Amino acid sequence: MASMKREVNKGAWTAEEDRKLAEVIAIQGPKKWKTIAVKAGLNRCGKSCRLRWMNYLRPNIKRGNISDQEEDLILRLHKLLGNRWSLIAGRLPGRTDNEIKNYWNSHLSKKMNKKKSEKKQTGTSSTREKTSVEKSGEVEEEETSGEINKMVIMKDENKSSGDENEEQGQEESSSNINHINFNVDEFFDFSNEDPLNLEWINRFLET
DNA sequence: AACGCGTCCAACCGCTGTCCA
DNA sequence: ATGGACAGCGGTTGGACGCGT
Repeated sequence: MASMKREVNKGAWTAEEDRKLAEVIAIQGPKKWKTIAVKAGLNRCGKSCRLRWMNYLRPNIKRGNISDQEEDLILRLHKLLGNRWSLIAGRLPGRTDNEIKNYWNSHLSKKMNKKKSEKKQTGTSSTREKTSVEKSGEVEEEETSGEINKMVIMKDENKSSGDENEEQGQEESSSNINHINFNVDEFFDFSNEDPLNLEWINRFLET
């Protein structure tokens, strides 16, 4: 006998589904994904709708052609943050966490492995000037990245306390991390800079 | 032309954190 | 205090596609 529960649609999205989803989100905004799925008449779960919107339909999304500058930035941020794709994506306007994750897995991780094996073959590192990519990728600095991960988690916690409390949260986070030379607020404050300008990240990598 | 293989990327899955009744 | 619903994240998968033989 047929189940009373309708089978949920999975797999690739059609243009018609995209249109319906965008229509509903235009009316009620990107929240309450379960409701959106129902209102749009899509036989999909809210989770799937959210993903489609975040990774494909959202306005101002850049697709493909990751520039050298962006690649360099991804490498540096990955060194700082590890696999925190959403945080890395937050520093790359128009890029999604999924895209960056895919790019890392298909391009950059291989690059890294290649470099590591090259390094093993050539033995100890030379004193020559390194490219930015080499600087960012060649060494795993466990202790440092561990500290930074902690800091990022702290920042996440503050963020969740709501925008209206942001100033208070910033004060709190700053006082929490006085013991290390890493200003989380500076790190996440994009207001006065071009995110693709690498100056800001140099400050953190060089401290 | 046909086949096999590797690559890429969209989408799913499972888990964790947060919110709210 | 607690449990269910929901949001968000990172890991993984599978299908489409391109390329070499």
